[in-house]
Amino acid sequence: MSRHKEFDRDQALQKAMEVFWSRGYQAASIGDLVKQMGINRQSLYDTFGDKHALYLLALDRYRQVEGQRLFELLERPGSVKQSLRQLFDEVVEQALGDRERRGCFIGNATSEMAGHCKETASRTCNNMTTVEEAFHRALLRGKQEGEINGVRDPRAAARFFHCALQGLMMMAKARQDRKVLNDVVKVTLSVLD
Amino acid sequence: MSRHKEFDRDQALQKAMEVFWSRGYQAASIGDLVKQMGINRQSLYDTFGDKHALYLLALDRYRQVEGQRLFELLERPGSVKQSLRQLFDEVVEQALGDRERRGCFIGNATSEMAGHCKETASRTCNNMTTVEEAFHRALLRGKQEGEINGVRDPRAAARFFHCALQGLMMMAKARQDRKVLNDVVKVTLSVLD
DNA sequence: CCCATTCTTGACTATTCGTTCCAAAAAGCG
DNA sequence: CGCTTTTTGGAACGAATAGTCAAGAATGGG
Repeated sequence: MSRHKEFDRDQALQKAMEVFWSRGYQAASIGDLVKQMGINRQSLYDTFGDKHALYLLALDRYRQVEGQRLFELLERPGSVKQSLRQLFDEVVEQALGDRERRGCFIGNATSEMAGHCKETASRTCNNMTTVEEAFHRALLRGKQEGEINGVRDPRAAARFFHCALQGLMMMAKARQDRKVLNDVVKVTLSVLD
Repeated sequence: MSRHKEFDRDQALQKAMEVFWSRGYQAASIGDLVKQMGINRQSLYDTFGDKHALYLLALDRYRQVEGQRLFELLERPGSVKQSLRQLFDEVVEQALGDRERRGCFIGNATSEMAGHCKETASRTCNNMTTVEEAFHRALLRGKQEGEINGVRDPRAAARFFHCALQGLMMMAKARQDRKVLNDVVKVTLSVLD
């Protein structure tokens, strides 16, 4: 039939995601993307459409990967409290280890784009409900198993935990201070008791 | 000596702040700024330096105004719990009423700039400690006056409240849903009991 | 009134942006 | 091997960008 692509689509998309993640939409130029993705300009347009479409694909990829990670951690059998603690501790560790201070791609997208771009807005909104559901299921299980007693309204608590998670990642971007972040996690998890 | 400026510096800076607040740094063009500020291009450069300097001035203005509001509310004599509830309720109301979904300018600046711009980073970091201090003082007073009993570590709680505040404003940007935000506020304030 | 100083104006520059065009290269099929 | 189809590379496009320049207009001191 014809010639094959010389690059791996998923690998290129991964690179694009990293660029958008660390620079945001506006500050990431096509030149940056082409260079980091290791593909040609025209190939980028042929394969992914335009810059905006590529951004949405990168955002979707991030959502899928991070959503998977969150889902697996919270659905893991055993102590829900322990899973939640691990989740927040991992976020702190990741934030402290990221010298680029990229924060959360979804949070960045919400901040930069959600107010002006419908497609981004629908994705970040969709993500909120997904994460909320994951927390909700975990909290329900914790209550059923008698582990969690301090939570009266699991739905509200789920929303609260998502808020705390987003706030934590934003704070880490402003001040990479382990003590501060640990304090936040400590108080956040105290609502379970 | 010479001719006077035809425009009011503070008023122009206020307009610039609104532009940067709603569009961010990159997406706000000098053309936008000139139009919204109602002044001439050259006057902008003569008075404020360049785009980046103007951004920092706008950010400082926002910090000063919002900081003042927060400070006054939390230093107000009387119930600290009530002040905190009012603070969070007002944030919810403001977020729901903002059809542009601008969110928090400081949060936006943190997300967009803190990772790449030292000047912005130092400002957002500075802001974090200021807000933390305001919460801390209020919580200490609440404890002294015997109103707040659920808080063991006021420093950690202060950091937590700031985190919740930032998270709340970010969530509101993703999903303008009164019920969701009220749930978050409800659980957040529950750590006081 | 006149001159020095400052502010205003809009044209201008040089660069960078996202995107497209076109020719050359490569690969499968007969 | 040749022919078709697709990818690739780089040049080129117009629009938009941040910032500058020079000339004119206004102001206040002498």
